[in-house]
Amino acid sequence: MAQKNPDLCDTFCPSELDFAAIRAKAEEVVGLAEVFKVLGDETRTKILYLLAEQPLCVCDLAEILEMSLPAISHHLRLLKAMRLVKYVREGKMVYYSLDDHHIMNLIREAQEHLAEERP
Amino acid sequence: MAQKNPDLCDTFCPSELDFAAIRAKAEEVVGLAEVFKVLGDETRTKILYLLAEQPLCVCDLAEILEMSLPAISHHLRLLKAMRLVKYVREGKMVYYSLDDHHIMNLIREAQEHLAEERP
DNA sequence: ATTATGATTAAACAATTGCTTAATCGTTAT
DNA sequence: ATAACGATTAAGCAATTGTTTAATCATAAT
Repeated sequence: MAQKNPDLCDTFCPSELDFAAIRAKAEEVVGLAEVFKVLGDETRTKILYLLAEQPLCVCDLAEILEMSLPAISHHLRLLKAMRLVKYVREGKMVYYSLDDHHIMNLIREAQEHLAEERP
Repeated sequence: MAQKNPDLCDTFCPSELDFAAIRAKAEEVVGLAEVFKVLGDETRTKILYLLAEQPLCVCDLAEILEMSLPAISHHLRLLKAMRLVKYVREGKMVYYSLDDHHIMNLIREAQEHLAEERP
């Protein structure tokens, strides 16, 4: 069988791996990165963390995080697209809150990882 | 008190929020985004997912994920910097494996989030 | 209706990220 | 020692991302 990639090794690991099967397994996590990508921004993790305590309007978030309204709005848009937050309109204000019970678990796990000291 | 940001609202939410306290709370998640950012790439989530099954050398990963050695090596470097993977050298090969028991929990939680249907 | 205010959207720019090619390092075999 | 091979590093480029400014939308008050 011809090598697609000329860069790859000629002699493979002796463990006789079933590359096709492993490749198939990798497909199981397709799409996951999108979720993590949304969490991969400090402003957004802060927003989620704060919304876990109480609903907040865009304006409050802008004030708390010391950022412009459009910037916050943009981040909320991404979080909404990932179904991580929801909102209710109350007059002129729009209140955002968490829309997923997994988020705090994710944040907690990540915090535990960070807290672990290296040997 | 003067508004730092001219963009922000004049009339705040009636809930009388303690912005200073909330701002302090947001600091609790500083650094978390870095972890999620590393997870926020499909190649890297696949690598982690596969390494949870068995250790693999750079070359195997390149073959499985159909990417160049430098590309894989680059991703492993990031994962290593975040202490998510470790490696052992065996002759010319370098075998990578997971270095954190939180990762699979993170992946599982994210999968559950994705699996949820919208109403 | 007009004005004011909170929120969103659009366009443009700067910074970051991921990949490629080429060069280099480390180990093994000749 | 030299050659071969797996892995890493470096430099350069293309694509993506986050922020800003300006314009627009939506609701409420005058």
